[in-house]
Amino acid sequence: MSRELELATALRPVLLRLNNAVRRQVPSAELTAAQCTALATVLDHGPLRMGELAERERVSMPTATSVICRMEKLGLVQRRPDPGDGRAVLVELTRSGRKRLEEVATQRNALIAGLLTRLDASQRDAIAAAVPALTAMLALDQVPRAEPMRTTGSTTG
Amino acid sequence: MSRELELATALRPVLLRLNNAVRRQVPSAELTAAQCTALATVLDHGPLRMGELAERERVSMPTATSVICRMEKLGLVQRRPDPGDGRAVLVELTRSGRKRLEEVATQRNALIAGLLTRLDASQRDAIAAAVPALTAMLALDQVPRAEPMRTTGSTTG
DNA sequence: TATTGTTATACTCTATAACTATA
DNA sequence: TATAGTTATAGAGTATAACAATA
Repeated sequence: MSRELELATALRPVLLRLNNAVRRQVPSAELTAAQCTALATVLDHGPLRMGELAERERVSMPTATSVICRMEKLGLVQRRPDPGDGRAVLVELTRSGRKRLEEVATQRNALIAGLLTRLDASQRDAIAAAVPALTAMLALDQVPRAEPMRTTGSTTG
Repeated sequence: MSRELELATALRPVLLRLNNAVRRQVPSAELTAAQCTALATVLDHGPLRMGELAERERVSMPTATSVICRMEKLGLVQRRPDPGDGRAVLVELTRSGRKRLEEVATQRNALIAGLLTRLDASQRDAIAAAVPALTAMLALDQVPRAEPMRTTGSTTG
């Protein structure tokens, strides 16, 4: 087994379970997981066309439409026509959406910080040192897109 | 802002997005996300009572019942009465369920390994060094249970 | 004709409330 | 009466297929 595959085998369950733990312990009745990540994506890359959002979230366009519709009714995002293309729309955060996202992020960060506080300083250092590498790994995944998804879902976030 | 909170703020989005990327790019039509983590939990800690599974998965008992029912029909898990308590049931993996879980884990590990291969050696080292600390962090969040632990290596996730 | 987005339909995951059976 | 689990019901997220409007 390659060194990379060994590391992947050790890393994957940790990533997934940490993620689940954070999601499940901070239910955040005010924002579902799909809403939370969609909002974060629009914050980071908006204004976004519906197709771009779907691509970044790795969901189908009808799913993106559905999630955005709901959040538009909640006043968290707004849609406006794309001036350059009559078929397209541009999605962006409202002030309320931005505020809500910050609140949820704060709750979740506090949970993680609470766990970190209970580790040794050397353990915290190791995690801090890995963050740039994990970020680089994520960036590698950003590039190759384009393949439509077919499948059972994810619930993300 | 505390050092821990700063680190949490950097770490959280990376965890969430890496997880989404893995789940979304390995659609795994054969196993939904909820099925996958439930199966992994039963593998690691089973046989489990329905309530224990719900607690570990951080879902309601009706949700656990529903997910298990579906997987039972698919032949991935089986239910049997708890000999010590007539109200309770014990859930465990079938051979088929174990095999299916391993297949999905293999696919996902391969995806992560592929990304790791494209990093620098120093980045891989940083990630490898952080794995024990991340694992320790996860353990802090675990539900404590007075129950025999299986030794099967975790495949999970 | 091709692309962007929405509508129609169906399935899974999720929760709360009500119910059954056992302790 | 309390606990373990299931059933009933409802809402969100997801997908594919079919449709409308624009390029």
